[in-house]
Amino acid sequence: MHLTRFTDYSLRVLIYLAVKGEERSTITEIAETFDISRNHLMKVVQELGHKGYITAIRGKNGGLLLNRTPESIGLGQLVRDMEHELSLVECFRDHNDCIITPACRLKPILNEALAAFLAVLDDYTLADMLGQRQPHLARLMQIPTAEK
Amino acid sequence: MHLTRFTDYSLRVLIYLAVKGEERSTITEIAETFDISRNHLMKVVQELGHKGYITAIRGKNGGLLLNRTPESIGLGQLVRDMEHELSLVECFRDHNDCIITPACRLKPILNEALAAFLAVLDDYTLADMLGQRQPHLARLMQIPTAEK
DNA sequence: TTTAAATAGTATTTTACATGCATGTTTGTG
DNA sequence: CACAAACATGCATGTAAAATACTATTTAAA
Repeated sequence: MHLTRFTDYSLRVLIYLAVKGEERSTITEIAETFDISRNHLMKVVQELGHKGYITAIRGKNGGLLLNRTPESIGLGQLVRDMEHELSLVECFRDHNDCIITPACRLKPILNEALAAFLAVLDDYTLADMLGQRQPHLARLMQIPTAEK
Repeated sequence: MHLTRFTDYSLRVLIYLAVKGEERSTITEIAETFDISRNHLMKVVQELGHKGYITAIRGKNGGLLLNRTPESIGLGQLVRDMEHELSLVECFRDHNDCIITPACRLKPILNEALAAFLAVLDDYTLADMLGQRQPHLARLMQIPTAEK
């Protein structure tokens, strides 16, 4: 059971932007910080933009900004938005060949478990991901601290 | 987020054996019933045997039997046993390059969510998967009903 | 001793995911 | 206006995990 890197990278982007604060960040900068594929990151950013989490400003001196406060970004919603396939087993999907589905209690049980999983994440926001640790995170990501 | 077919098939095998009851079932029979790869099913059965869920009897007239009562087979344990990789994101794995791990709260939060997921499954057993539906399941799997 | 079954190991194929590349579009700056 | 810096988009390719296939071996009943 895995989340995709897509979701993982989404979280990293949001953390980065939150720590960076007012200042714009670029995709290149984030890709280099985490040493991950710039191309892949572009698509992550694109979708984060479409879903309203961030604002992407084109053109020279463009970049990315958080579009919502860290407190308002729930992790449950984020996972639901970014993890495209939340179908745990075959009988969750459109194409299902399992012959016992009509009588099988597996799907409702797994649905309940999935709901519990997401409910925990609903208790946390991006702000909780930072907490007191913002300075430590800033150091790790080599973001010059805001106070200048 | 998916469970592997390996885990899915494990559940199907256990359901089949539970409905079949005292009588032995063969891998071929189960593979044909669900129209899935016999070869893949072999490995599932092998591991279910190693983990003590079922007994495999070799030789002519051999076959498979449940080794424990349906009531004693918890779904949480089954998923923990059969789903080899329960590492949700990179920072759960041995090889982790994410530079913010030391300050990042993601891992503990996801761990809590995973625990909630498994806790729900711990509330159910193989017996709950059958319930009153045993006759319906038997029909769907084309198992002649026990009373003869 | 033949046959039907599980067991085991290896190889191949599939597929979702990730990555790369080329090109387009937008926008600030000189 | 031209350029450069940034995101946007579509298509092609790579890759690793999972699934499947193949082949041989072991076991035990008839």
